[in-house]
Amino acid sequence: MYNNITIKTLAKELNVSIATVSKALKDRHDIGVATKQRVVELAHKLNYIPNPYAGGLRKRKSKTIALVLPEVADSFFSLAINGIEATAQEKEYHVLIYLTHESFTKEQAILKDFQSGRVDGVLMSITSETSTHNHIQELYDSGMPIVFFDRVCESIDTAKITTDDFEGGYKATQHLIDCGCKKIALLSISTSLSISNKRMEGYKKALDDNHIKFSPSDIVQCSNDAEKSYNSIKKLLSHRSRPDGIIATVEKFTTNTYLACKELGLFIPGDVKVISFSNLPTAPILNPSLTTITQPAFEMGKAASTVLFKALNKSSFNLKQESIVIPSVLTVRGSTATQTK
Amino acid sequence: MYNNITIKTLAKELNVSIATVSKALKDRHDIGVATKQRVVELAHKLNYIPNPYAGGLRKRKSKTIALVLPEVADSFFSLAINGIEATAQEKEYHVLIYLTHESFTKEQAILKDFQSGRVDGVLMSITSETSTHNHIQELYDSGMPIVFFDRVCESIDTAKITTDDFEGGYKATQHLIDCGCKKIALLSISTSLSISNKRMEGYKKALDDNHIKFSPSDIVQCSNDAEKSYNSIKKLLSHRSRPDGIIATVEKFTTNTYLACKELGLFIPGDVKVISFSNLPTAPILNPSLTTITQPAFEMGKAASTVLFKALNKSSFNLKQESIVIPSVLTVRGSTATQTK
DNA sequence: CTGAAAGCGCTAACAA
DNA sequence: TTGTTAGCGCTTTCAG
Repeated sequence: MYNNITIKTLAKELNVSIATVSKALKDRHDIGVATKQRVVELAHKLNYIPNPYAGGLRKRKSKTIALVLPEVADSFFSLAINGIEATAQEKEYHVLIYLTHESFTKEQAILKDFQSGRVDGVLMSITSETSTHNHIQELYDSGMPIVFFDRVCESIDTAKITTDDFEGGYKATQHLIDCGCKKIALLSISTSLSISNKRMEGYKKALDDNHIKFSPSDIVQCSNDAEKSYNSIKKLLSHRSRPDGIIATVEKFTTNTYLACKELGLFIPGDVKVISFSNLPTAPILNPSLTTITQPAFEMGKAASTVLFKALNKSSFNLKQESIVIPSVLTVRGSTATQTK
Repeated sequence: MYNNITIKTLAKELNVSIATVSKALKDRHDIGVATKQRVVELAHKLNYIPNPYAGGLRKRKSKTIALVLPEVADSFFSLAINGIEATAQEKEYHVLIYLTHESFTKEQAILKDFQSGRVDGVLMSITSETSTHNHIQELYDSGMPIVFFDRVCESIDTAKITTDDFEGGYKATQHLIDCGCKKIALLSISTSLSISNKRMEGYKKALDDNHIKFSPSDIVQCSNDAEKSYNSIKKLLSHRSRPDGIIATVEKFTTNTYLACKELGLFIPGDVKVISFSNLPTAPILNPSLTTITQPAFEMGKAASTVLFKALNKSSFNLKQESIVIPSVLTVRGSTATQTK
């Protein structure tokens, strides 16, 4: 469907040139007040809505940004979208959404398309598979403003909005240790994601600070596939020297961890304590309620988009120095209680 | 950012006309094989990506659709987005996402913009505030294909993808009755949403079929605001003649229901049984695990977008007869168990 | 098989 | 103050 009433219609109707109409609509000072009035009135009466693409073509901008996410069925991303959409609406930008479903090739294809002028900027969280960044660098080099949030790409010198992942990993680990855990496993989603690695570094540091020996086998790489990750977790917990503490670095591992424990007859927090990086609204009503490290998702989305829009409005704005690190917060609940209730 | 290498660049470089380049790129049969080869090769080498808006302007279509949702922090919508995005990617369409945050005026403003030619079609779930539909009708009348899903607008004669809401309401109620509930309250989100009303009708019918008198005070209208809805629920449960069964017609009321019970020292399912319309991945690990009516969210998103794309490809495709009703499924869990475990 | 030319709807110099 | 004109990048008759 395409709008049929254009600037031309108005011009004809009013016996003025299309240039006059265009300027009048933009309320430019070099147009007579009377004419302006007439134009605006007719435009309103005829319900004229300008075609954004025509103007965009001329002005060489689309007033739309791309939002590239691994998935949307994750509380963090859901909340982040809210923050992003809110500021976009405020700034009168439109947002195209793309899901990579953690597929690197999809991410490549999506980014490639952006060289077309479809969007003025991109907001993204990379795939857990993404380990090479040429496709992103290429886009960035072509002049596209890019802002990363949460799952950032370290090697690209642009704005990154993250949480204090190292500290988060540290805090989570220290908390488990404080609760008496001796053997803590970390469920990781990727070896290439900086977010994963930083959390792991925090974990290692906490272990070290507490004179607990780090064992590589305590890091378990879980798959994006729900069933596979369930099996990995179950295997981990079936082992004779199973961990007594688990850190899920990704929200989606939570349900599987709980289910695996149930299946194996392991009690949380009695047999194994669990802490999860998550924004689950149901955290307080889980069985047992879940201790979480939560990220200010909405604010992060808001911050990321705000930075991007700033860059879009000022020419030659330096994205490189706009990175922000926002603290995450530890909320202690039942899954790490020191006594079974 | 805007692409600098255009069809013109290629034409100049190869000493052919832009028309030739355009046709060659589209692999049209009236272009010499040799020329085609040359064009394609150079295009590839120079990494030429056509500007979608330029072509769109000419062809009068944007190859993009709008997705208008009340919110995204709801498992149903999250999953639906996946289904939609998947088919869009497959059909090479792009999707603009808009959130109304349950605001009617926002919905109006968003739809109005669509008259501009920005999108070729729209997929939407209406606001809980939406009770008048002129803004939608107007857009539809202007020729815009619209497909509703989940929260549909009954009065507009176009495709609607829904679940069997009446049956869902009936099933939920019957289940509670079967579990021994005598007084069942229904948490509703809106009086204008057909989805809400249908579920309520199913509820009433089940009550009636079981010779239980319906009492208007058992329908509690909850607010979109979390705190307000919490208070409504608490108030409901504090009453001397409180219900012994609760049906949450919207996922987001679940946490508040659980928390209110906890606060009041009421046990689920002992004191009050709870069933929720929801797609919560954490349903099985809640305390107690939650009995749900779940909708095939991904499939619904997929179905809705498939219908829309069909309409977009065939001219004069009759959307009116493409409505689909997909069954929801009842999954019984702990929150409606007949004996406290 | 190839190219010239018109045009999608709008903006922006530059004239008048 | 208003209009003319030349595009933005691409598609598409219609001639050659």
